[in-house]
Amino acid sequence: MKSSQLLIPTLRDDPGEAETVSHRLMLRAGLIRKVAAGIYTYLPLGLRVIRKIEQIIREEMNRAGAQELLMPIASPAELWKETARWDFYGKELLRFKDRHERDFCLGPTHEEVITDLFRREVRSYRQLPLNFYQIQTKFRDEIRPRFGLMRGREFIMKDAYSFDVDETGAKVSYQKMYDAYTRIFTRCGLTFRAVEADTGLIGGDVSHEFMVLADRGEATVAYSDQGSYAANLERAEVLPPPAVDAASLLPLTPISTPQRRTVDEVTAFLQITPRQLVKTLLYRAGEETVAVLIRGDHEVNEVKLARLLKVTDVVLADPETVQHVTGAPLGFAGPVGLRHIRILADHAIKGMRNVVIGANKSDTHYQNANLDRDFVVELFTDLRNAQAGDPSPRGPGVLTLAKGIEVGQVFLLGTKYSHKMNATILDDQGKERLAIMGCYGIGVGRTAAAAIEQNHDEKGIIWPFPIAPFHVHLLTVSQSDKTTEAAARLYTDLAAAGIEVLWDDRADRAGVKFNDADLIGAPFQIVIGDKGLADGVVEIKIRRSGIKSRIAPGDLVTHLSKLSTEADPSAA
RNA sequence: CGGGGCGUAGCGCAGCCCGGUAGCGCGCCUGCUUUGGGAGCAGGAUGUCGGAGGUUCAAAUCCUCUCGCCCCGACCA
Repeated sequence: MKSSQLLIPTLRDDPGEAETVSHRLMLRAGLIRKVAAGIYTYLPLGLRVIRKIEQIIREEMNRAGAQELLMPIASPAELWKETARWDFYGKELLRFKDRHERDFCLGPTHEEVITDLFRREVRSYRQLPLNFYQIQTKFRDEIRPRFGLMRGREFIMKDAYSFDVDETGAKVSYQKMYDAYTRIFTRCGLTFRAVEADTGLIGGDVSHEFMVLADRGEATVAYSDQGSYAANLERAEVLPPPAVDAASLLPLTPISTPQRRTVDEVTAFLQITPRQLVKTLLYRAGEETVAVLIRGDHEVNEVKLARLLKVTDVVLADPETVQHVTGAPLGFAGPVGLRHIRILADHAIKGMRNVVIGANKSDTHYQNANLDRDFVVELFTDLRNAQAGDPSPRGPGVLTLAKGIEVGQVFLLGTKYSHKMNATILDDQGKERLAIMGCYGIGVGRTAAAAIEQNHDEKGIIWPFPIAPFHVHLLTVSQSDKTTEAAARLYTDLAAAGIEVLWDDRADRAGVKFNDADLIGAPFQIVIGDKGLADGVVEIKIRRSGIKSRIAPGDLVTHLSKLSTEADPSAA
């Protein structure tokens, strides 16, 4: 393509609306433009990247035996009421009524629609396994869209759904998708890690997230520095500490802590470390209020707590509830003498002796509180977030924490949806069985954003070859007929060799073209002008390394074909 | 939802405190010169100052309401 035929509105200045690298560069390089918060138009260059990623996804999904279809964006409330997600999904589900006042929503995901199709059309185990996928626009009315395509409200997603006759088959389907995802993100040129994940709103039993490691990521990953263990922080397990503090028990002593409510305030006031203090947090879980004991330097993992209590989410109790339950204002809750509610504790509490703890009395804490003697705990379990330095729960090593961008997630759903929607098939005994499902998503735009987060410099984007909008950026830096003719010949020859060329044929000065080319980030730049042609050469620059070399125009096609093959071996 | 910030030309911004002809840089258009790392000169076009209401002789500027956008947070006692 020629620049003169393509809308590529590059920006010299950083737009005020963007701070994140990928968001800024996508706007500056003319890939996207905002229409509303979290809603974007993909400009020609941006769309080419999206299509490249989609194509890689298609090839790998097809290779894994999945079949492509396309479901509607709008779906009727009835399907969502069957699974109760009409109520459950909350405000993220964008709802509307049609002209007959019937309820509809824009699909944030498609388990209901695909399960409905499956139960209508598939009867026999002989038809299984099946895996359907689509690449389609999704809508989720995010609480806070941000960072451009990283967290949009409208976004392109590849979603896939597998159906198997039994658990064994479902695990095979799951593993195929896991392997396909590994290939997809590798081909996209990303440095990523598959981590164990919580299953959240989608539900199910087993899940992995594919995380692109990047400081700008919204998720935290915990991984072993020596072993293979890696998990989302929400999920990362913490082993019970081995050692029990052997100190002898000292007498329980109330101590005045006026206006000292937080861990920081209390520990500073009493000249102790947070490790010697136990926080007592009151949570609302459905109708129940529970107390959770956690060491002062630890954080409660609310996902683990919610899972333990078998509720969808837990929320800290409001000050009125705290006052009512503990008889004291916020900041002084403790387990000693706490009645009528369950007291749960993190493993770490079990081995602690002579701790500082709230006294359920205004401006008062206890020193030297001890388990069993002064208070009882109903259950000890893993209730905290993993921290850097914790031992890996499986395999060798200790945990390291890193930020990551979740670009894909795979779930083994089991019968969660097939049960609610009665999606059954006949097995080889003629017996009806619920289909065992899996679901698998990839954020296409987010993958593009993540690629930029990992591949850029101060001048602009450095696209991994397989997802670059163009392979080669051809820059004419003279306006002479000689240069134009030579460029036209190269342009035709490269295109004939299957190399995608963007020819900057604008009449702008060389500097403008060089800067735009670096910003747009095609892997290779060819500079052609009167000076070089006089010596019988053109210049080739590798965007990533910045290395420039001179080459005869006649050798260029062969040379670039070789470079291209090296840059994308997996495409062969 | 809470907190903070911002809406002035296509983009980046100044002007607002202290009311009095709406500005700067880049970009855009025309012409000439230039042309290998964001050209020079000359001329030119472009604004419901986010919107509504109010105060005032007079509002981008002051007041009230409202819409949009960005960032942080969303309860860790």
